[in-house]
Amino acid sequence: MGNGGNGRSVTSRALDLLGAFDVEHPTLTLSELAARCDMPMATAHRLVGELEAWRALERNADNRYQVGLRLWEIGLLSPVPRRLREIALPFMQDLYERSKENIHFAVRKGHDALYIAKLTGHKAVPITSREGARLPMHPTGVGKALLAFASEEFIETYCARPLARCTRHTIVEPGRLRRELALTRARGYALTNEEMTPGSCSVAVPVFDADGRVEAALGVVVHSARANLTRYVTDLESEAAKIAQAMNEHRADPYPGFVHDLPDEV
Amino acid sequence: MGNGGNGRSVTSRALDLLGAFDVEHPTLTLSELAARCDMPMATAHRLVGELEAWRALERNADNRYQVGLRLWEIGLLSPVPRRLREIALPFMQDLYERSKENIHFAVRKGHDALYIAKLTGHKAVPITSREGARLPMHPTGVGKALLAFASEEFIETYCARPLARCTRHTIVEPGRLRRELALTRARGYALTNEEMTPGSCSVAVPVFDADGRVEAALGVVVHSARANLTRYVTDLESEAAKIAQAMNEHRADPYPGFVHDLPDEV
DNA sequence: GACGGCGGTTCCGTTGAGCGGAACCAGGGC
DNA sequence: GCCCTGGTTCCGCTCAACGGAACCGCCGTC
Repeated sequence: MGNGGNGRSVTSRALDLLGAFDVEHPTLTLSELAARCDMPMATAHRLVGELEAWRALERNADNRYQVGLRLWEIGLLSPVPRRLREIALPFMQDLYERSKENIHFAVRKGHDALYIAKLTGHKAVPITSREGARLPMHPTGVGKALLAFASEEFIETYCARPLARCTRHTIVEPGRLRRELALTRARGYALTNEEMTPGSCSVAVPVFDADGRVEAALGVVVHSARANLTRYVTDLESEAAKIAQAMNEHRADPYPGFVHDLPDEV
Repeated sequence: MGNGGNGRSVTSRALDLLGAFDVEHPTLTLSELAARCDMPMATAHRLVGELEAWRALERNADNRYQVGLRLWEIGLLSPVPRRLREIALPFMQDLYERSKENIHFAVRKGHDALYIAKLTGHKAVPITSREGARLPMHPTGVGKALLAFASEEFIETYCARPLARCTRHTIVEPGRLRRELALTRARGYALTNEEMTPGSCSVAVPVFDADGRVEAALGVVVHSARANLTRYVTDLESEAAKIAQAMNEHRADPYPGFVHDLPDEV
């Protein structure tokens, strides 16, 4: 189609335009979009126009595009996170009430921890995590919990890949990480100390499914100064157990969707 | 293109497929999708295939399609709800802590109240509201607050349209609604009594912008039995004021996106 | 165990929607 | 005035999208 048409379909191009947005680039100009998706301006212009007309994208005052409200609404219909949140949030509230700190709930997706729910308040340390965000597993509490209880071979693959350094405390040596994970597994909960963000540290516990595999992780992030992390452990563990139980009950019922685990790449 | 091609573009068709999902239909089969979007099976099949490949949709165990995790992640990048949540949630937490009841934060979009954030816990009444959902304005607390302080002509248009009946307590008579709104405006907060769901009632207050126009509403929903609603009013008002202030401060700073108000149709 | 209906999948000839280079326009810095 | 950058419009060429039709596999029925 057209001359030099390179095989990509219209649909995939339109979707690529949506995919061009991410945490670092929540707004983009037309030319940035064209560049990021590697398509001519004229093409990007036409497609973006359609996306905007449908309100998948919206154009703000300074001519930058951003993800539209309509896409937000539709995204929230996704059954997997919706179900997980429905189940986990009330228990997270209980944890929040007692700790007044940041509470996280995450699952593993590919090599990242995907944050499904987060509670925070005025007294909690401000941190970078965000619902819908992906963070590397080795420097985060929930990430370590997910990683430590994952399969042997997954851990191996993970450690074999280059480990991003986030702060000077981040564990980037594969050997040290393996030992840290073994320790985590042995004691039953994960700890981090300024490995993701300077000034904050965390505890997290795994949430197991009926077959004893990690499904999710539940964690608390606090300011390094008030860091008696271990006092949260029993509370986390008991809430994690309740969440696990609630998840099993829900899995049993024949609610549409949410039956299976999705393939986890990307 | 093709024979009988009816003028819709590929992109708009693909988007329509996404738009086919809603609260009542979180999962759909291929033929349901084709029917809802009014396109031949063959076409729907091809497009849905592409959406699935890109993981905008996912297909679950019983061959039904549902909104994919990737779309959830992208939707969460939408600056408008993201900013609003960032600002409102900590104050909502404070309210939750003191009340242990359902806390809602909503804006007006078209003729609906769009729920931007919701906090709930084990002690709160289970209710239908959901983040990302739209509910009619006249039977909900936040909806009434948004409506009562809207412009004269908006109220008029709203009352002129047919008013959906949700329970036997829903106000469906235009005249009665107008009086109720006047009363709400006079006293400064909105009340509902089993107008949306039998067994629960609510209070809500408006959140004003710098120019004194309603931007949002903040409300509490409680079980009818423990219904001394007025005791929440001062607390709601003070938190609403803090949210309003925080929103003004944020509007001032030159953060990308979130500068303007979007057109509110649909 | 043949039959029929239904949801999903594949095939393939037709054709107009999508393509994108080129020309054009608007703003802003010099 | 001039240039440069980012956005918009034009338009003739072409092949990707289209969708009717045929096909497949499953299930319930006779």
